[in-house]
Amino acid sequence: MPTLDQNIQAAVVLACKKCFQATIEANTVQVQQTRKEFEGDRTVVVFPLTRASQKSPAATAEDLGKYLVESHDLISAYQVVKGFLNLTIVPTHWTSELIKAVQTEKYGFGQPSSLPMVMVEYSSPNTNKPLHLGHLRNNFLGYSVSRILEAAGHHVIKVQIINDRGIHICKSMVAWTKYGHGETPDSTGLKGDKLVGKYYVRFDQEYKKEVKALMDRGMKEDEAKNAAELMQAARDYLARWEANDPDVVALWKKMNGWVYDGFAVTYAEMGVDFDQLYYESETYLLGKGLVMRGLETGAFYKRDDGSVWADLTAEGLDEKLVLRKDGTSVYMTQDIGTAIQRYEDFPGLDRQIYTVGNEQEYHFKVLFKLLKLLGVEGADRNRHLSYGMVELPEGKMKSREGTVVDADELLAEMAETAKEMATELGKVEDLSEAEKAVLFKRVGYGAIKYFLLKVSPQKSMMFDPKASIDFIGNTGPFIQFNFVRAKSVLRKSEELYGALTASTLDASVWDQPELRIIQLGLHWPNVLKQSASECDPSLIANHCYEFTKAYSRWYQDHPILQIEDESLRVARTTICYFFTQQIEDAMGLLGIQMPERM
RNA sequence: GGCCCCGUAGUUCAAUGGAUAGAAUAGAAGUUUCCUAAACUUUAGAUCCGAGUUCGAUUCUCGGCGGGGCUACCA
Repeated sequence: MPTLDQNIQAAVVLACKKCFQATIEANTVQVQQTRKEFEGDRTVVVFPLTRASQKSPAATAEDLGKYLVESHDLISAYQVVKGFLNLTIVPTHWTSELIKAVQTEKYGFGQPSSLPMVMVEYSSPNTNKPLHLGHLRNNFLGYSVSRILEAAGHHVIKVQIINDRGIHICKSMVAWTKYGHGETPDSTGLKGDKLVGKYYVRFDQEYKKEVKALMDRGMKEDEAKNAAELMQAARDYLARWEANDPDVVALWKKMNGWVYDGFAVTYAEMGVDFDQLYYESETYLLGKGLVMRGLETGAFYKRDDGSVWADLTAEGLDEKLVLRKDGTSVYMTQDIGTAIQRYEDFPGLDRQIYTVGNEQEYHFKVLFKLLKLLGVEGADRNRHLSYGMVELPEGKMKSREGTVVDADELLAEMAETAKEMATELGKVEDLSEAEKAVLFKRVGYGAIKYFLLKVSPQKSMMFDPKASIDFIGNTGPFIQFNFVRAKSVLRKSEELYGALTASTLDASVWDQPELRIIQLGLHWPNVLKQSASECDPSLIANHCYEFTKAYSRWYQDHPILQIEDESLRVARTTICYFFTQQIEDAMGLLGIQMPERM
């Protein structure tokens, strides 16, 4: 079914024919929301049409406006301001659209699985330390994009690759063996990932001491770093792991197990989940065979020293190593293997979306080219969902300087702040402890999620732990608060007047703010579509805020329940319903849950 | 050096090539017999610089300046 804007476009095309005997393309007709300082609902930008009309912008707009009002029932009036033709749409149009919207479950969502299957990878942690603020942005972004794509109609598979092998976890293993005295999460009361992370840090500290001692004895830094016993031990563990040494593998399994238990808790708090897990330990050997096959087909070439390369200079990139001279894999080799594995695991998979920081943009550009060289169909439909770093006032987070913001701690602080705020305002005295706990998390987590998602992914962002997170202004809690008030109105409305049944509404009751709110809400399907095609949750966050802001302003001076005129009361209550329904759906796509009261 | 991203109110963020560049916060001044004041109203404040394309540029192109990233037979 054509949208209002498409109808207007078509009407303008026809009008150009009638008025100017000119044929124009529908997409040269720009239709946009009329700015609030002017009269009208939709605006046609006339400048591009003057070529067809051979008249001044004002005269062109005049002719078109006159014709449109006469020939279209939907358009009740027009106004020409400079080169802009502002059209007023009959209120009954908005009313009937509103009724349709509130009667639709998940208004604006696409038909489930009506669009191609996509895979979204996010999180991708190393198993040697706990999750931090950077992971929060990654997880919230990846999870939200998954939900958005699903809402748009894609079949979505959420995956993470767990970097469970390598020198990093071996470092933790060495330090735990040497200094751990058999500590476990149970014996220490520490979360598993925290315990393993503690020994990763310990490794680094002891290692530095060793290096310094060696350097004091006259060794050069590079040499010392290599010669240090701890590093040798870590390398030895890695070699033994690769050789499948039972003791090392057992320790590796035990410590990774602790980490997974810890991550599970954090993921549950964050409200994210996955459909399929990939472990690097199971995929790191994939890719070699593919590289060899690529060598046969001529996609890659071998150098004299035996290393294998891909020449991407024709694509404007460099030459890229895909297999070392000793025949071992590099990261890229694994990524090729994993990518192709996933196509095999999920027949019908149309594309993969990788939620990874922007420092790896080059890596993914290369990866997609390599897949293409290997003949993967649709390789260039894959996408690197790149996002900017989260920076602190003192600069980048550095684990060595202890400036890493821990994910668990930050979440806990958010809930705590929500608690303090609510207690201070005296909002929740009559709630049970269990209800309060749920509420504080919804509000606190809503604040941090909204904060991280309202910024376009590609931009790096500043996070000041002390000042950044507000609960007022353009924030998650502001939206939640207005949702809660609207819900409260709806509850009382039902008590007083029974269930809302608005199958017909009187279009004459709306005032300007009300028409504005309705139009904003009816814009939602477009927002969702655009957000999905751009993989950008911030568009949804901004829509939620704008919608809420308009609602909040309106709510301030528009009584609802005590209105005696039934048609007006029902009309206003319908707005409340429309608002809550859409906000709950939209915020849900950001991974934010709404409280019933706060 | 080469390549990529980003420069918008004091600060944190918006703006498919369109009208007088929007919000929030911090600042100043107000609003509670009324459905939750975590709200609302008023006020002040910005496109890094210079060319070009265009009827029109925060947006596109080029050249500067400033910030970040990538440019490993590391993971």
